[in-house]
Amino acid sequence: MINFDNYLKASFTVDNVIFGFDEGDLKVLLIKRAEEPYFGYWALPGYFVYPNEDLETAAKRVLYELTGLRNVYLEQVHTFSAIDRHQFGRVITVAYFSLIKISNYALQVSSIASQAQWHSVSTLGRLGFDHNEILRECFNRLKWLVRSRPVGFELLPPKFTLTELQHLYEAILETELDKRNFRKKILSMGLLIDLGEMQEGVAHRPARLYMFDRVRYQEFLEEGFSFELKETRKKEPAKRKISKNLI
Amino acid sequence: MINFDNYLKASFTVDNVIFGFDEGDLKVLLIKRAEEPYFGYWALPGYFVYPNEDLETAAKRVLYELTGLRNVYLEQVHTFSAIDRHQFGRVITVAYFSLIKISNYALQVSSIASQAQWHSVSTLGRLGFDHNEILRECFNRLKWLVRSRPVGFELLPPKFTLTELQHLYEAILETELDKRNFRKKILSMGLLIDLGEMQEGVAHRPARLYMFDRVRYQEFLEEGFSFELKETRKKEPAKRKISKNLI
DNA sequence: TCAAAAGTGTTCTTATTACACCCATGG
DNA sequence: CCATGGGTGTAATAAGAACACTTTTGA
Repeated sequence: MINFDNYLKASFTVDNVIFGFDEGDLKVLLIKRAEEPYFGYWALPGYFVYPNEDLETAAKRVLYELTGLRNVYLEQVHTFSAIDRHQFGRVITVAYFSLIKISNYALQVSSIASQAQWHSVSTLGRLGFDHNEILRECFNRLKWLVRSRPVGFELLPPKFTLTELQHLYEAILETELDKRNFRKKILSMGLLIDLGEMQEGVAHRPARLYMFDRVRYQEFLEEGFSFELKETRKKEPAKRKISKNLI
Repeated sequence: MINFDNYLKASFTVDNVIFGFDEGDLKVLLIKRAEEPYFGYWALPGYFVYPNEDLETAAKRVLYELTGLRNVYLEQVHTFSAIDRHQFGRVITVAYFSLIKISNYALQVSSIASQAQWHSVSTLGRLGFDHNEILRECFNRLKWLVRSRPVGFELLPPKFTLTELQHLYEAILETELDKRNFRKKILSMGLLIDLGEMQEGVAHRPARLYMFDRVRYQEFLEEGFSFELKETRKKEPAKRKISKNLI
C-alpha cells in the first residue's frame, strides 16, 4: 500500500476571479492584502480549502463570504502550481471564475469585504502572487465562453437595453461590434424577451428594455446550440480566405 | 503570518489521458492496476507529484516513463477533488491530456508500461477511481480543441492520406463528414504539404500522401486563425435558423 | 434647438451544404 | 474482372459584413 508521506503534500487554495460589468466597463473584484506576503497589494479573493470541502464548495464559500451571493455562474479554469509561487511554502491554487450582477448587490460588510473593490480589467496594475497570470487565463476563458454560450446575461441586471448588452460584449471581446448586425443576430436567436418597457429619465431617445429568456435557452441547450459574433472590420478589409468562425 | 499547518494538506497526483489513433479508431492508453485500491481495474496512467515538481513537469514525467516520449502535445484540463475519490486519504488529481502518434513508437519496456494497453475510447468499461469522468472531460476538451486548432496532426504519422485525416476527425467528433467538403476545406487552409508520394501496396487506387505544414501553421496563429468543420446531415435537413458555427 | 443615443434594411460577398460518378490498384 | 477506396465540381442556400439616416428625449 502506498505511503502518501513519501510524496508531496501541499496546501491548496482556491482563487476566485469575480467578473462584473458596470458603467460600460468589465470589472474584477479584488482585495487589498493586509498581511505578508504582498502586503498592500491588490489580489484575487481566495482562501485555503477546508478538509471537508471539495474545490467547488470552497470557491462558492469564498464567493459567498465576500458578496453574500449564491447560485452564480462559477467555473473552474486552471490549476497553478509553480514551486515558488508562494514565499512561505508550497501552495497550489485552483482558479475559478464567476459572473455576477454588480448592480443588484452591495458587497457584504465583513472583514474581508471591507477591503474589497471593483477594478476595471483594462487598467490593472501588478497584483500579488501570480494573480495577473491567473486573471489573464480567466479572462481568456470568458472571452471564448461568451461566444459559445450567452453567459453575458449573468453580468447584466435583469432588465437591460440592447446597447448595454452590446457594450458588454464589446468589453469582453475587446473589440467594436456593428450595431445593426449585433441587434439582428441577438434578436434572431430568440433568447430575449421584449418587456414592452422603456428607459426613463435619459437625455436621449429612451431604449427598449429586454430580459433574458432562460426557458428558451434551456431548449436551445438541449437541441444543440451556438452563439457567435463577429467584430466589425473598418480597417483591413481583405485577406481572409480561411474560415471566419471563432474570430 | 499564516501557519499552513492549520489548513488541509493534500496529496497531489496527475492523471494523464493519452490519446492515440490507430486503425481508424481513437484510443486511450490505460494501465492495469496491480495494487489496491481498484486492483485489476484499468485506469489512467498517473502518479504522485514530487515536492520539486510543478504539475506539468509531473505530467510530462509520467508520460515519459510510460512511452519514452517528450515534446508531445500536453494540456491541463481539470482538477478533480471529490473528498472521497481516493479510499486511502485525501488525494487531489489534476488531469492532463496528451496526443501521440501510436504508429511511431513502441511503449517503453518498464514495469509500468508492461501493464499498459491501448483501448478504444468508444468501448471502455468501468475504470478505477473517477477515471471514467476524467476521461470524459478530456475527450470533450479534445472535441472542441480539434475544431479550433489543427491538433489532429499530432495523432497521425508524419505522412498521411486525406482519408486517414478525415477518419481521425470523424472519430474525434463522433460524426460523419462529407468527403468532398472535407477535402475542400482542409486543402483550402493551406496547412498541408502535398508530398507528391503515393501509398504503396494497397488493394485500391493509391492515395496521395501529405504532411502537416508547421511553418504555415505558426503564421496562421500569429494572424488569428480558425478551424471549423461541419458534419453531414443526411437526416434532419431543416431547422437551423441560428448560427451554425461550432456545431 | 442641440446633443446624445435609439432604432431600422438592403446589398454584396463569402461560406456551407448537398450530391454522383469515374479512376487506379491488388488480388 | 471485381472489390476497394481515391479522387473530383457545381449549384443552391445561408450567413456574415458593410453601410447612413431618421427618431425621441432631456437639457
